[in-house]
Amino acid sequence: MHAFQFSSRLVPELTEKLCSRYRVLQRIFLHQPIGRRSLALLLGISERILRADVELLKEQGLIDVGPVGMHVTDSGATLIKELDDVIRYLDGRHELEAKLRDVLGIARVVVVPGDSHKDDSVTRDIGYAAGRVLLEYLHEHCTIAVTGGSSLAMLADVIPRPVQPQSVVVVPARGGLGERVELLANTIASRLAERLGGTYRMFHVPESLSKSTAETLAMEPLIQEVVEHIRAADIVVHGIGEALTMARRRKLDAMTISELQAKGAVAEAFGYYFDADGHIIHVMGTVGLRLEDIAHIPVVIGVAGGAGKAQAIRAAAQAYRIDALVTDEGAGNSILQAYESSKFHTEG
Amino acid sequence: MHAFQFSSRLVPELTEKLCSRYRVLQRIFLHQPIGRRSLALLLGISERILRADVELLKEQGLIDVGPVGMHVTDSGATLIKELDDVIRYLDGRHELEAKLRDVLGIARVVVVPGDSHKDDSVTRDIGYAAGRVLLEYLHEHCTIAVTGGSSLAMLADVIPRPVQPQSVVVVPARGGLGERVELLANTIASRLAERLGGTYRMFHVPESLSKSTAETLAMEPLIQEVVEHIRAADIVVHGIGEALTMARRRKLDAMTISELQAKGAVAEAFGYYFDADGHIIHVMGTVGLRLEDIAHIPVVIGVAGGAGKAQAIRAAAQAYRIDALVTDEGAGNSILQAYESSKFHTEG
DNA sequence: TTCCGCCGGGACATTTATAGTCCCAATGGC
DNA sequence: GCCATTGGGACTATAAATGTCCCGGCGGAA
Repeated sequence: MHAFQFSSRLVPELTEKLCSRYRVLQRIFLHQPIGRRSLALLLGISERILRADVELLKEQGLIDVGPVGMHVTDSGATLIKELDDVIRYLDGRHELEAKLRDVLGIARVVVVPGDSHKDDSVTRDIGYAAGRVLLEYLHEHCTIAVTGGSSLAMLADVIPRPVQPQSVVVVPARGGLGERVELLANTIASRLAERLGGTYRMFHVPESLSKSTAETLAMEPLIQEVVEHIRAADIVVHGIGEALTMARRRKLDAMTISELQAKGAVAEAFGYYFDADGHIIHVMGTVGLRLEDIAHIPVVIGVAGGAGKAQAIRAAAQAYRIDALVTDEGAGNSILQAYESSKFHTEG
Repeated sequence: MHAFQFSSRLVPELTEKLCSRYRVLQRIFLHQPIGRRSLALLLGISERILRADVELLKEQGLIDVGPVGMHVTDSGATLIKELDDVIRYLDGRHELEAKLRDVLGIARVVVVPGDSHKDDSVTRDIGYAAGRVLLEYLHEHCTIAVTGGSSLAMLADVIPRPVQPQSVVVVPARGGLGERVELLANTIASRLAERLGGTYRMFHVPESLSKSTAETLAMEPLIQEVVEHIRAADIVVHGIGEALTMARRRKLDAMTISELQAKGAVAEAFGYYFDADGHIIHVMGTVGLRLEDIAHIPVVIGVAGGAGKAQAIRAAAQAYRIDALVTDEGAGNSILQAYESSKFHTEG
């Protein structure tokens, strides 16, 4: 790997060009089939400059171009996989990941390039990367619990289809949390199960429940059976959200929102709201996975990107155990920045 | 390493630049201190284009430029070593080496870029590479036998000086063989010993001897002692020459030369002349290392470059065991070409 | 000491590569 | 059958790379 360090002293522009071409290829892969102009827009580069790259990629047999757009060839896909680690080193993401592991106390951190806060198409990369991470942890007859949210929805859309169907069960981690249908845990569970070739369990529970109703419901045998299945999940994949954004999206009443604000809520995950130190501020009233169940689930994967989610990710990392975090440069850099300045204030 | 294979598909033009810049740095290293214009002439590229490279190398702190010329810095030397293998892959020499190992039945083949037949300065690279190979096999109190010839002379001139003197003994493999003094085995042995910080034994024997005189001489205790030392050498480094060129250079009489021609002599090594199949055609009448001694010497290193020596190298490889061969692309490609066409004729 | 050759570096015209901007025929989804 | 989007071609403006000189200086040989 460090041979690249030396090479880039002889050809300094190598690193840049290699990374940018890789990025082009990677984006084609994630959005195929896609046209030249749309892609240029996506990458934020001029059409002409992209064209030069595209012509080269075509020449090298890494992509095919047709009337419907471009798509990567098998050898292109191989190249993407093989160079993944190299690019990670070259653009400094490897270093960023190491620092994040340290700061957040998360054993595994995967950072994808870009900032989904500024560039929507980055969420696709996050979803794909998270999908690959999930696939690594998969095993026979395992249960995967998923939450809702746009990150998880994207994951279910773009996760690479395994060569042969997996004997997995996908369950929603909690009941419906008042979002758009395509972002609901139930929807995502079914889509993910379809992509993996496994089965899924639905979990139809009304959104906002009073405490007593929730308890009554939880006693129902059918519900109870699913809930127990959920709590015994082998892997849980969840999104991490900004507290207030999520509160508004779920149309919480004004009083609750102002209470959250007052108590300094910054993060949301599994329907729990946390302050900056990871303390629970509020819990949504729906049944399913509880925070204390996390401790017994072998693999907890968190997915969240965008500079705006930096604080939320830090809070979540303090609130409960996360085994693997998939995020983007925007969030990663922002987290480190916040950490550095907080360290400065603490020390000073 | 194979990550470079993939990278070079994404940035082919930079791979080329990497190789050419490496070559520039390498040549500065081998000829330092050297000026811009001389170097351009040496590399066969225009002065201006070299200048761009030189400016970059200077910027990167890989070379220093002074009024006497350019020389590589320590970090430049490190880079040369670290990237040696990478460049070997990228410019296809690694593949060439593998094929040559196969075709010649030589366990280790080192190929340097260029063709010393067309470009004299390549002999310097060969010498340096051979020097590095020799250094690898060196051990305490070992005896190195060397032959004469321009390749060996260059080796003795440019072999990297070990950080601390080596307790080696350098001996000439055979007596004087009628060449210019700087190409004589004796001269080379002393120079090599000086570079390595070891000692050397001289071997003063007249050039052309009748059989009886040689036998008488061989009985002399002083001579005999050196000869035994030679025959017990741990490493022998030798040049391989074209038969007729060597014969003429040594001013053999016309009759012998035409006899060599008639019998199809193509190669010369250790004073032996071989035909294309490796059969001995003629032996120079001087004492020292005999071909049958080779079998008992642990390490036999052959050095020869230039397309013109292809046939000679093939013949030598068949005639006796060679453990390591140091050559250049010119010879290497030429050998493979000849092999392919001979295979074609045999099969067809 | 003097002279000659090679040294690096500056300057500038020319060529070549690169990037921006349109346009067009063709194809596929609706 | 229409419309949007596709890839590819063409042309120009601009930037970069390159060829070709020149100059003052330092070092080694005479």
